[in-house]
Parts: sequence; C-alpha cells; structure tokens
Amino acid sequence: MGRPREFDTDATLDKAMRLFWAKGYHDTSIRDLVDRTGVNYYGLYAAFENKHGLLLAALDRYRQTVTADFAGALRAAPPTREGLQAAFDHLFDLLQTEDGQVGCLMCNTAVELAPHDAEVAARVKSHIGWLTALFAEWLGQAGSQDAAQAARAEHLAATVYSSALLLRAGFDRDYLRRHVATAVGDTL
Amino acid sequence: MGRPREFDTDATLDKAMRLFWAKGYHDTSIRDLVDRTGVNYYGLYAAFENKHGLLLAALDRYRQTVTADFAGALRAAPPTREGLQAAFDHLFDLLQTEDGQVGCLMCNTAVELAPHDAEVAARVKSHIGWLTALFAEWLGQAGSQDAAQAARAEHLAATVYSSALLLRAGFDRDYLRRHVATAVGDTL
DNA sequence: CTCTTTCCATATCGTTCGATATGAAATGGG
DNA sequence: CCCATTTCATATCGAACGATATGGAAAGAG
Repeated sequence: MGRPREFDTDATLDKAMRLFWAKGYHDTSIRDLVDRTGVNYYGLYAAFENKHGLLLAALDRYRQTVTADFAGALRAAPPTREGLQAAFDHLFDLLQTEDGQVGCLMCNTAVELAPHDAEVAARVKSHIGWLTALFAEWLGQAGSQDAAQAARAEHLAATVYSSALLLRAGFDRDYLRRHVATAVGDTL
Repeated sequence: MGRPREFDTDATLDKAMRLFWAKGYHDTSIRDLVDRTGVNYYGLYAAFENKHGLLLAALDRYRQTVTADFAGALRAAPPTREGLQAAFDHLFDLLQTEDGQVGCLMCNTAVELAPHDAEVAARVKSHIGWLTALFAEWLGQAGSQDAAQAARAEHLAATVYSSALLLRAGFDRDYLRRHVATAVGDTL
C-alpha cells in the first residue's frame, strides 16, 4: 500500500558515503546530499532519520563494501612480504576515488568526530579491532600467534590508517609505498 | 596614537589554537572563539583577517610552540631505543590537553581540510617534512645517513601522526606505547 | 582640553544550516 | 473506481553561521 520508493537504499547510501568521504561530515550539507543522491529531503529523513543517522549508516556501509574489499585482497595474498605489499597496493586504489585522494572514511570521521561522538567512536574502535584481527589471522598463516605477532597485527592496522592519512594530506603513492615498505619490511 | 589593544596576540592565538585543536575547524564558530579568547569580533578580524586567517595563524603558532616542544624533547634524548621511547612518551603528553585526547592539530586539520585547502595542505607538508628532517638529524647521531635511514626518518614522522590519530580515536596510552614500541623497536 | 585615531562592545546584516510542513502524484485494498 | 497511505517535490521554518556596521570609550598629538 502507498506509493513505492523510487530510490534504492544501498545505492543512495553509496553516494552519500562518497560525499561524506570526500568532504567530511560538517562540510557536507543536507542539500549537498540531496543533490548528490538524487533523493529528496523526505526520502533521506524517512530512510535514515537525520544527517547523523545517515552518517552512521554510511560508516556501516563503508565497512561492508570498501573495507571488505581490502579484506578480500589481503586474504587472497600469499603470506609473504610481496603478498602484504600487494594488499597495501590494492588499498591505495581504494583510498582514491573519482573525488580525489579521499583517504579512509573511518579514519577521516574518527579525526573529525570521535572525541565528541560516542557512536562514531565505537564504530572506529570496532573497525580497527576488526582490521587487527584480520592481520592477525593473515600473519597466523606464517607461524604461531605469539604476543609479538599480535603487536605486529596492531601495527599493520595502524599502518592502514596512517597510509590513508598521508594520502589525504597530499602525499603521493611513492611516498605511501615507501612508508608501507618500512613497516612491512620490519614485519616479514 | 589611538586606543591600545587590550589583548595579547600570542596569548589569544594560543587560546584559539586550543579550540581548533579540540573541536576542528568547521565545528568551531566565531562566537566560540570570541567566548574562549575573550577578544571581541572586531579584535579577531582586525588581527587575523577572518576565520581562515585565524586558523592559519594557529597552525603556525602550533608549530612554533607544541611541535618545537617535541623537537626539544627529541634532541635532548640519547640516540638509543630508550631515548626515542622517552621522546614519544613526551609527545603523548602534548597530545592531551585540558580539552581531552585532542591529538595533533596539524594532523587533525590535514584530514579535515587539506584536500580542499591549498594553504593548509602546504603547511601540513612542511610540517611533516620538518619532522622528518628532525628525525633524520637525530638518527644521524647514531651513524651515517644512508637511504634506509632516510626511510626510517619518514616512517618515524608518520608514526607521530598515526599516534596522534589513534589517541584522538580514543585509544589509550598503553595502546600508543605498544604501537610506537613496534616502530621504534624496528628502528633501533 | 580637544581632536583624531584606534579599539571595545554590541547589534545586525544576508546566507546557509538542519529539519519540517504542505500539496500533488502514485500505488494497493475494498 | 475511489479512498487510504506512502512518497515525491518544493516551500519554508527558526536557529546559527561568518562577517560587518555603529556608537561609545580610551589613548596620544597639538
């Protein structure tokens, strides 16, 4: 009953996610989101409650799509130095979109909002924890999981964030590759 | 001639800097700055042109005060693993103010504005370059300056930023210390 | 002491913000 | 076929934004 929706929730979320990703939360207005998604005010508020709800949904979508993409690349990589390098190379592709060197949405949002937004902070912590577990699992292929390896997994997760930060700050791929090579070279 | 200023420029800049540091650029209003600094609209605009000019001045002030403080701590540290750890421990103190775990102003502003603000981006690049040179100089105490050591200096500069990011994202000192210990342990 | 200059204190400007209200359009149920 | 319901499209809300204008207060110059 009633008029059916003309927009797809996930497709809309993808577009909104990319706008938050490129511009940040405070610098993205509802009007910007309406223009970018093609969905009107009523539709956005009906589906996502408000601007903040839309951001949270975009963060969740980010993890389910972009971060999952990286996870796939890492899991597919052999447990060698070259494999790890290749996974990070794939990450660098994900950190650049048609909007430029946007970095990582989770990292960007963490910096902008985490200290004053518990819901965002929880998602950021969960995201880093998940990344850490991913690296730990991957490192486990090469040997036993001792305390040093757990520290290495945490360090690699942090390297994902620092790479995203450096790219957004304007550094090029060569700089990132050098940065990662140092961390990776120490690991394997 | 004329009425003398009732506020000190540097003291005002320090207060404005701390507000940008804690809340970010877009979430800090001119009214917030007036309240925090105790300087009225006319004074702020007369001294710093506009909100953006005030931010740029705050970034410069940050480098001259906070970053210079860290540089002093590093230069005073012996060229050993323990010395480097001690310098980073001092950094952790600087990343926390009475406003909480605020991280690094340069890092925060880079994420929020660098992709769309050339003046901010230039200051961020300069800041990282300066940090890198600082670490390179410090590492040079321990031996010759080869290419691998230059990469290590870049990596340590990036570790300053990643530490700031992690702290702002809500991680505690123990987590940071573990993160830095991995990078430092690989270096020395 | 007066005049000019500069700053302080505050009111207010036009714009944009997030959010909501309103009426037309589109569907399924009776 | 018509009505209840939901969405679409747009107008509009009060509040807050960055920035500016205005009038009185405080100093030096003559």
